[in-house]
Amino acid sequence: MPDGQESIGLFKKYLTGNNIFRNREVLRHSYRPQILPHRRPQIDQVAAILAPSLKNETPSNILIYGKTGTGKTAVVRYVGTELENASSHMGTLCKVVHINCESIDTQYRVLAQISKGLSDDDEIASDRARSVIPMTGWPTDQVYQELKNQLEATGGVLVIVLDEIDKLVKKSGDETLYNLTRINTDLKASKVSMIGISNDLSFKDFLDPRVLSSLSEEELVFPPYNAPQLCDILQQRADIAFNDNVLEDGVIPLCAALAAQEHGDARRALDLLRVSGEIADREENTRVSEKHVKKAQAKIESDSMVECIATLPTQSKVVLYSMLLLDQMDQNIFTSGEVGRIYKEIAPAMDLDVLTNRRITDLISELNMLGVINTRVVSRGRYGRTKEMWFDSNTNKIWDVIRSDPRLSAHGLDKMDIAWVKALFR
DNA sequence: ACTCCACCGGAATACTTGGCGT
DNA sequence: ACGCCAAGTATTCCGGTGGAGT
Repeated sequence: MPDGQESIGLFKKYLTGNNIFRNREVLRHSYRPQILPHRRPQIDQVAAILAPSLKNETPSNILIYGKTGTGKTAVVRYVGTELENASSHMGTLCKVVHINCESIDTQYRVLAQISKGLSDDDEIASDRARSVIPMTGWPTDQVYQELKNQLEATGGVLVIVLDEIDKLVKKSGDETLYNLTRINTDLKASKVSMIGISNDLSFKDFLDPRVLSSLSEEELVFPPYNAPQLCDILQQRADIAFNDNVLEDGVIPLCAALAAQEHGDARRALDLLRVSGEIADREENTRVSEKHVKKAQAKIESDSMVECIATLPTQSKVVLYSMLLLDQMDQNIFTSGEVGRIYKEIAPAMDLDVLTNRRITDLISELNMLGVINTRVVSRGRYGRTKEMWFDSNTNKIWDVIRSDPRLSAHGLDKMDIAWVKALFR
């Protein structure tokens, strides 16, 4: 058993080598800054709509759209806590419950979560009316009844924030929303208002028109950030996150520019900055330079590529493997016909169903869609029409991922090497 | 039990240009 | 020299099937 000295020594160099970060947590998605740059108009709009609740009136329901990383959740959370603060100063009762529908995605769990949020930090209720809805078991209408009782018992205005509401609608339909929009008619002493947050504009199509009109009494659209705005956001966080003078001048503008040409996604920009810092830190540099940002960009891209390939269905991986083999041979460009021929040799050796060409071309275009390969249809006159494809990033990572798939490697994938392919073509 | 969706293959049709017939 | 043909898939349309969810 190693003594304490040795155990500490193992980690020591990683702990002391930290010249870059002062507080890395600030760069994470979960961090909520005190100030939200360039979102003043949105904050004011939301505040204006919610303001009536301080006079114990029901605010309009709001539907908020915007791409990922445009500050929707941050703005709503910010206004929400401000509203709760203001209400406690003014002696009115306003409460905000935030629900992320990505994880809470059934009607039952949404209701239970609302109920839980109601009684959570409410000291008055916790004394007597802490009737907690069990995580499962009750019929839905009983849950509704219980929720109404709780609302009536506490009174005041409740604002329900349904984050990623499109996920909820997709998974369990609009029944939940329908019920929630109607709940006000059954309440006397209390009022309920809803805020829906979505990054998918098309989710309205799945909604009952009545629900939609009720839910979207007010609609807000959050525009993406442009590069200068992203600069401000990054600068604000970098001041806290990094030690003084470790960022070279071009770093933040470059992160902002790269993220802006993507989607104006602030999360993406923060990731870029954080990973840049991590790389510089690991390389034991004292400053973060644009070089590190470039590396960070490549790393993030390659990580998502690896992630993407790893989750591919087995058949797609076999198709991809066929292409890798072709790529290893002299030709960097290959046709769907060649891929198909190799695939048809590999697949049976893997105990897999052999798909037809029809299906393979689908998988190929899917791979193209995902950006793993590039394709181009060409007509070769007498020699027919085909699709050419090629890799444009280096294939080592892809090799690694494919080889690490247990179902493939179990069948001796590595036996099918280049010589094997060449023999195939005779 | 029933619906929905992802996956699959067959048949028909589309596409394009090098080669071949004239 | 000119124009039509044919190769070889791509692409579209559609219908079947098994499994997951309700």
